[in-house]
Amino acid sequence: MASSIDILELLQRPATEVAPFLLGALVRHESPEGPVVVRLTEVEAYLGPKDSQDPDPGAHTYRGKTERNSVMFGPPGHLYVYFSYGMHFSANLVCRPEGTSSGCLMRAGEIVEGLDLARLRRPTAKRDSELAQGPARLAKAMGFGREHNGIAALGGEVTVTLPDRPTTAVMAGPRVGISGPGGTDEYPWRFWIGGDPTVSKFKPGVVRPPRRRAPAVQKTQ
DNA sequence: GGCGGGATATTCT
DNA sequence: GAATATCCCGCCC
Repeated sequence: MASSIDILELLQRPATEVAPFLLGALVRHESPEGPVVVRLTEVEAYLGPKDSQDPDPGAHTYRGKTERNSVMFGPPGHLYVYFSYGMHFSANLVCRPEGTSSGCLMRAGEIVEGLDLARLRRPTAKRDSELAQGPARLAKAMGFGREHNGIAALGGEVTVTLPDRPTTAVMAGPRVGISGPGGTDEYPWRFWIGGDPTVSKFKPGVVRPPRRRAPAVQKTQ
């Protein structure tokens, strides 16, 4: 099943353009314990200093190359896995040619294969929709850790496959967990699939649609 | 279901 | 020393 869009060609472009096309994409990880596949429902774009005239203050690479973020400056189609808050891993797909530093953070998704293994890795999840509901949860359910930083993501242990058709119900809004200028809607670079139950519940700027008071009687199962 | 706080390593000031 | 591209748990509606 060849996708209508060539992924390597797509990944040459800035993360802000790539991100919407990653919605619905399948990320497969063949670990020694077994395979787990996630269908991405939420991603965030980050641009490096050279990827835009308007630098992205929210990006890890905003102040240039460091030991931690060096993979982001490498070739596209690789994983940038970083460790934060002293306990969590999160995974990005590197975009743009070598020397630049764009990337898409995989924020949430639906586990479509390897449910048992994902449940084992995420024992605190109460429901399957929570298995990869959030960047650190997704990384944990997929088994991504320090050892996956810099590995190829287009074949081998990890493979990303674009959906046959681009997702239509694309929503966009401010990014999450970023204080200061980078988090405002000047940078509406978080993309998600509208209405999907696996999209993360972000606190900041919680734009909950006004909950309509339901008639007390009806309960459609 | 919605808050507040704690945990904890790496990075940069 | 402070901040962090977060999650979990306990407590309170």
